[in-house]
Amino acid sequence: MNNLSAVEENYLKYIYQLGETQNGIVKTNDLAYKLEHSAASVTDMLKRLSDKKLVSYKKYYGVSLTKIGQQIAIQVMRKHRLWETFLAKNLKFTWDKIHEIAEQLEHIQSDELVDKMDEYLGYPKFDPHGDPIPDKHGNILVPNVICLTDAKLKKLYILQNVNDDSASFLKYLNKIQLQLNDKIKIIEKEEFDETMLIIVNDKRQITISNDAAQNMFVKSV
Amino acid sequence: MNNLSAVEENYLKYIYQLGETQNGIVKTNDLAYKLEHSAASVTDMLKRLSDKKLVSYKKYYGVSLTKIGQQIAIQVMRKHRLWETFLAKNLKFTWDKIHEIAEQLEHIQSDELVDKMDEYLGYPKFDPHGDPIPDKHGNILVPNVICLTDAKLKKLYILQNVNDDSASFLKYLNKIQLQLNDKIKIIEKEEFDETMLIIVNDKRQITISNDAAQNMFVKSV
DNA sequence: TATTATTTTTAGATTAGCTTAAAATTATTG
DNA sequence: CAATAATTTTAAGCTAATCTAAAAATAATA
Ligand SMILES: [Mn+2]
Ligand SMILES: [Mn+2]
Ligand SMILES: [Mn+2]
Ligand SMILES: [Mn+2]
Repeated sequence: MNNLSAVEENYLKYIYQLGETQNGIVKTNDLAYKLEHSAASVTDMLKRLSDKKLVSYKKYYGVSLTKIGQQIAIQVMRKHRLWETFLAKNLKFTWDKIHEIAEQLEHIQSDELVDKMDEYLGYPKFDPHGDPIPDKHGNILVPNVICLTDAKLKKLYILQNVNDDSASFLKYLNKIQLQLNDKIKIIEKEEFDETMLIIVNDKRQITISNDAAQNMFVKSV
Repeated sequence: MNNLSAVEENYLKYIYQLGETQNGIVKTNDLAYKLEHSAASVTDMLKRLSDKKLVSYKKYYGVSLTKIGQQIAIQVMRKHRLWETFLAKNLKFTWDKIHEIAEQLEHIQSDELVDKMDEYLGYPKFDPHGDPIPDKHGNILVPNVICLTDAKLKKLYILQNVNDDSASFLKYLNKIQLQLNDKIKIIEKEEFDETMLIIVNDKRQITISNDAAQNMFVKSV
């Protein structure tokens, strides 16, 4: 039981996620952009989260999660990803619809509910977008993936993980019939704009923009 | 999509439920008691709901739902009862735990989610407490029940419906092993305090207080 | 029916979470 | 390294949803 508001939980979650690419330190403006709030609102909330010992905040420098703040962030992600799994697997939602609903469901407060959902779903390790689902104790199985933009030419990869928070990107993947676990080999890369020609499952050839590739993560076979 | 806050949705739901026993008109104090808010807060909110044309509110007289307010109230109850069904049937929660969690889940905004849950659960007609689940169009199968306090002596009844919002009452029913669809026959009623001696499923005899009987609803066989 | 009791509304305040505009700090660059 | 640009914070203000205390309206009763 953490008893935080949905707004506070979202702050912790996004500080966690933005911090992953950095060294854990997140800038005010990056949070403001992610949350679609003004920078002033963010500063305001960071002070309150700091008072609650959920973040360490240093003026003009940045913010990072405390131990307890991090634990809460991970539990929110756990709920988000378990709900996404339920929506996709059990209710047959397409993967472009589930994120938005999970944004609401992740704030339902009941530890018992989370654990029962986990059990009901068979303790899934990854959500429908390939994101790892933290376990009850907050352990996360970090998948060994690289961004498709960093993948080598003529090498075989498997699509492991896609960025889940843009429905339009996921709809685009539906349209070009690209799914998780598809085999991908880059056969050519345009020097000018990084557009790449790839072969999917040793069969189809498709062209992928750099923008698209940036949202795709693969592992070598 | 109604886009009301959880607070507004709760007001509509409780106006609906309190109005059922009246002629649809609900008094400020009754709402305040149900919501555990001050009467002043209720008056304030009623004015705002009135501005939004969700209720008709007459000062010092009472409040009732407009057509649109009623439709929203019914959809909130639909969601509440579908979620309770999921929690009990699929996740194996006991019936005393589900109401509190459903109080949160009923405010998740997604028409598609509600319909998919309904289908997933097999279009249930009643929730785990015997309350009717409104269909997609807001139709409610009103069950023909009477309160156990109004039941006749020596007549056979079936327990159809219990009041769901008191966990302690439901835990008490667990303890005395009384469930929905149990057969009940009142064999004696104490004149002093209305305590009744009943036979359950033609086997066990138990004593039920008037307070308990007021939360139980039965139909004749 | 006049007085008293109860219910309901109004008035004024508070808190969380947001905004814009202005001020302060830090980063960039000629 | 000083001027300028970008980022961040502060200041002031707004709305939704709550509160308490006081005033007003309605209901009960002697
Ligand atoms: Mn998601
Ligand atoms: Mn996901
Ligand atoms: Mn309930
Ligand atoms: Mn119920």
